[in-house]
Amino acid sequence: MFTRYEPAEFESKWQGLWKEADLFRTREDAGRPKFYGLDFFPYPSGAGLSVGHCRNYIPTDVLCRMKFMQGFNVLHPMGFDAFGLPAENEAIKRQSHPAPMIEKYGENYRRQMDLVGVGYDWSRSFYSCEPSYYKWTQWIFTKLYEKGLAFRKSASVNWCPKDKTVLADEEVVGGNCERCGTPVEKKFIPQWFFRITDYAQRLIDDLDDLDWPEGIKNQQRNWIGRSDGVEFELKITGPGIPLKPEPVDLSSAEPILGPLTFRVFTTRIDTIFGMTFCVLAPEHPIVERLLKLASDDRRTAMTTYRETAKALGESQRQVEGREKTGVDTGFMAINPATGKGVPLFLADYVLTGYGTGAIMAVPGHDQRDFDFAKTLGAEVVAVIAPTVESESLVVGLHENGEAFEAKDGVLINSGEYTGKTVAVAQAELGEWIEALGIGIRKINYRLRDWLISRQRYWGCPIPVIHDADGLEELVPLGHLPVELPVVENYEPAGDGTSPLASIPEFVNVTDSSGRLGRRETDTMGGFACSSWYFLRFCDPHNSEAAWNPEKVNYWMPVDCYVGGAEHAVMHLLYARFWTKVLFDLGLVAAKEPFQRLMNQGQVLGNTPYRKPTASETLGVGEEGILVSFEEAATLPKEDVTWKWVRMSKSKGNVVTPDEAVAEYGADALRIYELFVAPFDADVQWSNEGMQGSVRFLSRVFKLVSDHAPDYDPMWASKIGDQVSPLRRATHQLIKRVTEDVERFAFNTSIAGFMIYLNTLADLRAAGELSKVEMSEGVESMILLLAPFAPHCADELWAGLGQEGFTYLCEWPQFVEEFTVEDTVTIAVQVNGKLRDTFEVGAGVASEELEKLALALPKVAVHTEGKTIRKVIVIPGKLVNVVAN
RNA sequence: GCCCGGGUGGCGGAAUGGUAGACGCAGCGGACUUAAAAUCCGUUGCUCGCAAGAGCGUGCGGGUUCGAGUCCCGCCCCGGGCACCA
Repeated sequence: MFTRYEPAEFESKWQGLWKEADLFRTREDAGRPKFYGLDFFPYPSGAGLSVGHCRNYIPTDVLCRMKFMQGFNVLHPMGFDAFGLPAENEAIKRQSHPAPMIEKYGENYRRQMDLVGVGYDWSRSFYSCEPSYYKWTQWIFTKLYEKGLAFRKSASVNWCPKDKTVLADEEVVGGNCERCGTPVEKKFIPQWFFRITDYAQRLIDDLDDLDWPEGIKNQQRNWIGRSDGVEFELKITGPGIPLKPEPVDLSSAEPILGPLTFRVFTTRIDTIFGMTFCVLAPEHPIVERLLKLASDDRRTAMTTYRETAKALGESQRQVEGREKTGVDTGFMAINPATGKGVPLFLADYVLTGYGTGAIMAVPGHDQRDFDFAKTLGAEVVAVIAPTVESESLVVGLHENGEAFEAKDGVLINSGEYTGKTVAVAQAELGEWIEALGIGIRKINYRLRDWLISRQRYWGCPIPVIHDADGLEELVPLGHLPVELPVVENYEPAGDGTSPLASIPEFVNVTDSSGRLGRRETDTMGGFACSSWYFLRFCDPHNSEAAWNPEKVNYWMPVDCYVGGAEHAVMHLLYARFWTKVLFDLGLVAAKEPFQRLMNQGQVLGNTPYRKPTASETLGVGEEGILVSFEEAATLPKEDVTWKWVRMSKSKGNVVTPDEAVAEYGADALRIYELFVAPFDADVQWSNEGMQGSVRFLSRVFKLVSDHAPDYDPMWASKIGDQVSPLRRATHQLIKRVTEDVERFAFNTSIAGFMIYLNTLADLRAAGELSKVEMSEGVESMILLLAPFAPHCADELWAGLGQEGFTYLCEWPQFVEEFTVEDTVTIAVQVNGKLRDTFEVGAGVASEELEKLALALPKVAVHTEGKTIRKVIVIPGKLVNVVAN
């Protein structure tokens, strides 16, 4: 056997043997617990995998391999997220069709995953663009439709003029297309939506029971954005508008007729006495009616303002630090608390899409309203202060240009509510407004419905027919899938229609009554496909149904889901939503798809930048001009700055697993990525670090080859229950590795192996090691190493003369009492400062420890001239002498 | 502005309120070698000291405690997310 790590000699051999033995085929043996380990569904890009991607797949593989050895039925599948814009754009660029292209890329991913020894069950793999898969994506669409959760409406939507498609809210970042950075435009066209807003509260509530990183849960809560407040009605008065005396029922959906009113939503009903004006969004529907009643010059001003706002577009209206603008309508709104009329403005800082599109403005206690009041010259009143007496403090703030937004003060200048705390006033004023009949307490969510349709070719067709009467019909299950036609030319038209619309053979269909209908030509965004793939993996080749419920209910939920934190909102929220809908339909038993979620850190590559020349300017946030490694080598040293940035093709700093495996071996790569930092931390790729893991594996080979001649496979029947330092080290290692893998502390697991090697070297230097105990040690170590370095483990296992694969062996068990040290080092402190230590047998009583400690000369030195007040003894740990 | 993370040696990082710096990288010294690489052994927080030892040390300032990297309060800095959401 090898006396050092020679990966080229055996890695591909074992990969071949695993494949031949179909080692990773999912087992569903009765009587075993199940474990479902899953990685995020990857889109296979043409660039292939980098060592950064491996940081996702290797840890999951370690956990799944351990679980299998522990006796679990393990489901560890992998497939490809093939539909969507990235694939289509790439195919257009290459002037090819996306289908064969994506398959080729997927095969390359698979080859690379096999290369690093990840144990996927490839028999369950699929591409989301296969008709046998998307048939069921369409089927789930029909289920959503039947429940009223999929619907079509005309909407002002985000339109990317470069990608020529609409985008979901989540795909718009800072007013630009997330993918290509083009400023997003607004378009008013019919679109398909999923009614995720119906599930807003459940999507918040059920986060509590998930074992997810708190940060991700928080991001989801923020995205859903629950606000508890009051929605109420305000009357408008002004030239020619009589006041409406009777209250209005807000809970009814009836449009309010007669005299003009509008509704506002506020989370700060406690500040209502400070409402000194109101603001309508320029698009607010009531503006049309106000225009008719307004005086000529007001009407002109309002119309102009509305046109300007429209021309600016959403993203420009929301740029940071933009000066507030608005126009006075000349009408008044009646403050229901004071009975006074306050000015009513039109201003684009009020958003159409949130709440009612109108607000009560309280400039004293809202910075935005304050800024507006300063610009337009509206009154500012202080109604909240830290105490009843401290009004001057709040007024001082106002003079300083700041609103007082605190929520822990008391009310002032608020009639009978003066002196009450904010919390009390919110409750009482909420009741008051409900009793008055002009409003209700209400919860608003920031979350909008999920825009799913895309005017693009490469996506799952929406299974709907518009019949001869223009009504929607679902394509029945028997006619699914609606197959994407294979065509030469699929480039987006850019006029808001899908390229499918220009394919008559696709568009023209007969409806259910045999008349000519028109097929829906939009496709679904890629997030639809990835919202249920984890269910399909449970029963991937079922042609009769999306899945067999028994299989899905056996495997679901995913026990451990691993992927990058960048999908914190979109994919994870959508998948949760679909799962809940399917749960409500009785189609799955799990109400949440992913019980435990883990986000791996990124791998950063050292990347050279140079200073810009006089004619070059840097973009926002850029610190230099990116240069290639070759160019950096030619520049003077002081002109190049190196930065650690995420590996990406565009940065030219990618290290591929192919390179790393060729140079160092797959197991060295695995060990490096697991050891170099905690799982969730970013790491800086380093060749020295890779050398370190090569050295570690070589030491393992050396140890095993040294002891192989003495190895006794029957050690278990001979070893008895004696504990020696060697045996203690072995059982400590088993305990450590087992527990650390469970908590994703792979770095300390590997430190455990290193400590074990060091301990063994020390013990060997100190004397002869028992062959039986050494057999236990070597065998356990190899099996423990199997999930981390599976090729090495199998090679070493064979080196011991064992048959078969470590994967099929039982995970070593530790005996807790064997792990306990028989002597302990007691720390001796005087007044909390370490002064000495001493060795003592484990389990020595506190009184004895105190006596031993007080007898130490160093304790005497530091307590000299002082009185001992107290002695604190922590058995097995420390003695602290308190003296003064 | 709001919400999350995170600040520990030259570097990556360990530490259920109980000996801070495990383990690794890099460095230094040594062995082997004609030499180098590889490997092995030793050493390495900082300051003072020949040494024994002492003092200081987990972003900063307070606090709780016999004892704080860890808990509490107030700041600073870095990374990420959200952001005119009323």
